[in-house]
Amino acid sequence: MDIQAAHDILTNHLKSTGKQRSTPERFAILDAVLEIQGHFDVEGLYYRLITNGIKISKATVYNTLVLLQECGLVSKYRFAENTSRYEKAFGRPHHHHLICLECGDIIEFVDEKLERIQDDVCAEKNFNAQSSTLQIFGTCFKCKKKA
Amino acid sequence: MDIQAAHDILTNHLKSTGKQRSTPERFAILDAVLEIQGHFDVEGLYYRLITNGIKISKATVYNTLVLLQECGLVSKYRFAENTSRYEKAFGRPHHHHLICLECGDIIEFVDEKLERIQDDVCAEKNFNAQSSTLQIFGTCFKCKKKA
DNA sequence: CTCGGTGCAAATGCTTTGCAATGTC
DNA sequence: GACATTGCAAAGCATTTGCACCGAG
Repeated sequence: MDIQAAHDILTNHLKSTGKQRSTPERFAILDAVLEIQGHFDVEGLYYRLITNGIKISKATVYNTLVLLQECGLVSKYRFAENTSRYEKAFGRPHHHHLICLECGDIIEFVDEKLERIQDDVCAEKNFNAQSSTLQIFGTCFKCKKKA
Repeated sequence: MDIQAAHDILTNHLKSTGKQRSTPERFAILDAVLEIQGHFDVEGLYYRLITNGIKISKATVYNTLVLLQECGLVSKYRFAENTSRYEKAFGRPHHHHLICLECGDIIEFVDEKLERIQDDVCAEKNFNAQSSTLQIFGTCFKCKKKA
């Protein structure tokens, strides 16, 4: 995970729009996101920033996450709950999720055939794909054993 | 779409729990759901019921939708927005969605290979699948033409 | 100096909850 | 009659917005 490269992506994105400014808050949020392994929600990210001594408001976190999505540094997911979940997208292959309904665990997987099916479907329906997510809900092996 | 069969499924589910009662509201909601083609949200379903002269509260709609999910008559989706979307699941093959980010249109598709990939992944991860949804976000052909 | 960004608190919108009244079993 | 279910309004949450102040360019 190259922090500098991520910073550059954000900087370029800001410049490219011609109006957006490069603020310390935006880079503080990006740095925090890069540190996190796996998924996170706004609450967790906000807590992490605050406990790291960074003074920031939740509104800015929300705003900046939109920005990071725009430049492809972060992906947003909506699983079963009311909360949106995010993860860093930088330097990661496109992957999908098995979501355990008992313990909430999320297992990731990558499948090349799946990517091809998506391409085929989009071609057939003349659809321009931008992003995609396959979510399989059920019971993970840990919870199966417990039951 | 066999209304009687759907009623039976709900009746049996209610009985099977031993405590739940068979109320006119629950069947009114089920009937309304069966009438709807495609996806709907709570607001739309509620509006439909009210304009059909059925006196009901939103809380009951929410409660009943949980019930209908439990007996597999309804599927719940969470696409990009804050609102949950539903559709009747009774007598329909398992399918997935292309979601247009411009006009909000939802295109459905079925793919046999996709089902097999899911089975394979679950077997490999020792995961018990209960439901799944592949969502592809992008631009539909109508909006592509407009642009 | 200009105007975009931030922080705060209030507002919004979907969903859930508490509780008295209702109606099923 | 007992108690699950309903309706209503209030409460809860995640997220968004309005606006005065701040600070990057």
